[in-house]
Parts: sequence; C-alpha cells; structure tokens
Amino acid sequence: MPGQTRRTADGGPGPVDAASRRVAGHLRDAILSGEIAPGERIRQEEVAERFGASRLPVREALRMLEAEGLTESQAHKGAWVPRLGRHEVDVIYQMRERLEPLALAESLPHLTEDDVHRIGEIQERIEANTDLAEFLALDREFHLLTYSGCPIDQLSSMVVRLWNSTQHYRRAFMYLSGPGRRWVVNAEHRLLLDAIERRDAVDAERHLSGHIRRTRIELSRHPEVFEGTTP
Amino acid sequence: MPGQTRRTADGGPGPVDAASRRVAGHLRDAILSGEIAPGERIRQEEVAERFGASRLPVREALRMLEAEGLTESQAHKGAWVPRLGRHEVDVIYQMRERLEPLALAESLPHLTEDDVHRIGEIQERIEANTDLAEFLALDREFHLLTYSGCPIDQLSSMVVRLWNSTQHYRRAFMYLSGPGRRWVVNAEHRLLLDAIERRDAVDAERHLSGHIRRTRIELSRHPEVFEGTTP
DNA sequence: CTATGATGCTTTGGATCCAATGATTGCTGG
DNA sequence: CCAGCAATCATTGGATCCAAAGCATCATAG
Repeated sequence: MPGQTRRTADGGPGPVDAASRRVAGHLRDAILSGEIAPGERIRQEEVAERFGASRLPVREALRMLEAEGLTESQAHKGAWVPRLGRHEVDVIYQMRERLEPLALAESLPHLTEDDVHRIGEIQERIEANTDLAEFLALDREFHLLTYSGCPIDQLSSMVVRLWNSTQHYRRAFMYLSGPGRRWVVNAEHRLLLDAIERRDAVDAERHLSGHIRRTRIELSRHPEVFEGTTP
Repeated sequence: MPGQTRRTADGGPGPVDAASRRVAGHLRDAILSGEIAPGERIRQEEVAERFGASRLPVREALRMLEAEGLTESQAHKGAWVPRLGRHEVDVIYQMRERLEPLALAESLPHLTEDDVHRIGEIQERIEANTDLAEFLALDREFHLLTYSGCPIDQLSSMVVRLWNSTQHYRRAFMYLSGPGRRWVVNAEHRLLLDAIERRDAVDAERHLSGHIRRTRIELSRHPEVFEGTTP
C-alpha cells in the first residue's frame, strides 16, 4: 500500500527517512491493512523488536500516528488503536462531506493533465478489479489523487486523517455489503471524473458530497459493523 | 490562558501530567500568546533548559504540537512555528465555516443549563472588556465553550487545531482593525447565544457560519497582516 | 468464602551518552 | 576578487540505562 507513506512533515525534498518515520510507516500500514484491529493495544517493545529499532523511535512514531488519528495513548497506560462507535463514524463521514469538496475545489486548478489521466486509469482498474483489499486501496488512491493538487497542508492532512480513522469500518462495510452495489460507486466516480476533466468545481463538489453522503447512509444501516470483535 | 492546556490525549481522568505534556503546555502558551512568532525556530536544548527537563520530553512535546498544527519539523533540520500565507489563512477560515457549525450542532444537545449560563457570562465580560489580549482569550473561550459538549474527539481536536494555527493572524488583524467594529462581533455573539439558549441548531449554525465568514472576508482585506516580521 | 491490602512484575517515561546529518566558515585556486 | 570545496561546529536523531506508575496476583483477615 504505497503512496501514503511519509505524510506529516518531510514533505519536501527530504532525502532520508529517519528510523522513527520508517517505523511509523510500517505501523501505519499494519493498522490500515487491518492487521492491528481497533481496540488492540500496541506495546512499544514488541514493535521495536519487530522493526529492528530501539524503543525511542517507536515512541516518536506513536506520537506521529496519534497526530494522524491512527492511535490513541494515555500516560503510563500505553497506546492502542481507537475503537469508534456508530455515531462517531457517522459524524466523521459528515466531516468528510464538508471538508473534501473544499479540498477538491482547492486542488482542481493545480491538477495537471497527467494527474487527471492517472485518475482515469485508476478508475479503470477499479472497474476491472474483483479483489476486496485491492478495491479499498484503489478507491483510496483515486480520491486522494483528486486532492493531490491541494496546496493547503492543513486541509490535506485532515482529509487523510479522516480517511485513516474510518478505514477499518469501510473495509468491514464493504465486506458485508458485497459487490452488489459496486456499480453505484463506479457511476459516481465516473461523474466526478468527468466534472474534474471539465474543470467544473461546482459539479465536482456536488458529485463528491453526494458520493460521501450515500456511503455514510448505507454504512449507518449496517450497525453490526460496530459491534464485532469484543474480546 | 487556562482551559486549553492538556489537549490531545489524557482527556479522561488522567491523574498526572507527564513532563512531556507539561513542556508541551508551556510551549503551546508561548506560541499562542505570540511570544514565539511564526517563522521562528525552536531549538530543543534551549527549551529543555528553560523548563528544566531533558531534551527527550521536548522532542515528544514538539511531536504533540505538530499534531495540533502549532509547529512543523523536518528531519535533522529542526522545528519551527509555521508561517502561513494569505490564501492559506483564507482556506483555513473556510474550513472553520464548514466544520464549526457541525461541532456546534453535535455539542448543542449535550450543553447543560450551567454551560449556557457560563457562555453568557463570558459574553458579558467580552462586552465590558477593553484589553486586546484579554478579548482574544475571552473570544476563544466563548466559542470553544459552545463546542464543549461535542462528544466526537476528532471533531473537537480539529476545531482547536484550526483555532491554534490562525491565532497569530487573528491577533494581528484585531490589532490593525482596532475596536471600531467590535459591536458587530457582539451582535453576532448575542444572536448565536440566543439560538443556543433556544436549542435551535439551525439558527445557531447559520449565525456561526456567518460570523466566521464575515471575519474571514474582513481579514482578507488586511494583506499587511501576512507580510510583517521578515527578519 | 469474600473482600481488601500489600507485593512483585510488566510497561511506559526520562536522563545521559554517542552517532549522524546540515550549515557555516575559512581556505585555496582560478 | 569570486567561486568552489573541505573541514569544523552546532543541532538533531538514536541507543542504552534507570526510575516511576499500573496492574495483577496472592495472601490474609474478617
């Protein structure tokens, strides 16, 4: 799952990746892929041993992930992946409905023709794809690419953060709902892509907010997503 | 400037404050009060010596502040307070226009009668006050109190983050514009407060987004705010 | 048999020391 | 006199060691 490693700072020509950022990247992938589930605790020493580093960069990595909404921590009690409730996920999707159209509008003027072309290619791969994990990765890549021209760091990082913290529930939802309504996603993506190609910010914002809103409402009809995995 | 110290985690019954959180609190106050200006670099050792700690908790504190949008950092190049441009601040205000009404709507049902009463008291102190620094602190306290019932951590912390990163420019703007349009703020606050007392989320959201929007537009007419302090 | 308190064990937080990287400054050659 | 290069210095990143706080278990008394 490349492309979203190295987020917070170091965005520029940063030549090296410090150990703390490397550990953060591995941990991020582990959380986003579902290997570490919500509610699960993260022990510093275990992570340090796994990635061949000392505990210190692990601590810094956990702070970075905390900034991205991927972990929570409390003094002397450790860190864990936050477990979200039904209402919490619903509100986070409402935040996406309000923020991502703005990110798209800010990004649109800066997207190159090549960028738009790549977005179209991703959509073709989405339509040809059948694997669930790959669909999630491609969908994420599709949307984040549409925001990639946004020059406002605060906005970009908040959008990524919202995607991160709901990734697990999106996966659980897609798993439950099956591929039956995949065509709706494709239609929405196609309309969004067309608006982007026409550089029509108004249409793009409308299609995007509708896309997120529909997902939120369908997701809210699967309450079983939020009850699972109670050890 | 109390009330906003100890943000990120530890929100619950956290009994102690670790040294890193204490350092983060002091640094946060220093940045929000303007003592450390945008663009200024922060040297770890200097901070460590100043607050009587080792460099390690300072490093963790800088990560926490990075999470709150108060600092930026790059590997082997250190940390500094980010300097924002005119357009960047404008977009951040647009983010506020979209997010804070949602935070208010989520908060409203959970605000107690006592909360609402305290908000009214703060507004009275705002109207009686003449000092600029105190106005900024009270205004911040007013708005954050209206969001204090919001149970969605992600939303609350994002709102605080947006307030944090624009605090310096808000102060510069208030300093330039003078008290001449203070009455507009008071009128908007009064209408907002009334809607809150009536538990009218629709009205409250409208007044709030209008309040932020007007501030954004007046702020955008003072480009000199963003050019100052070039050493 | 249960509840309460003390003790040890695990895990995190902090301090000091060492290594690596970036910037600055001085030197040398054109 | 200026440009480029190299060496030194300041600053950050990382590893190891030590202290403190939570948590669980076990023993003991009611």
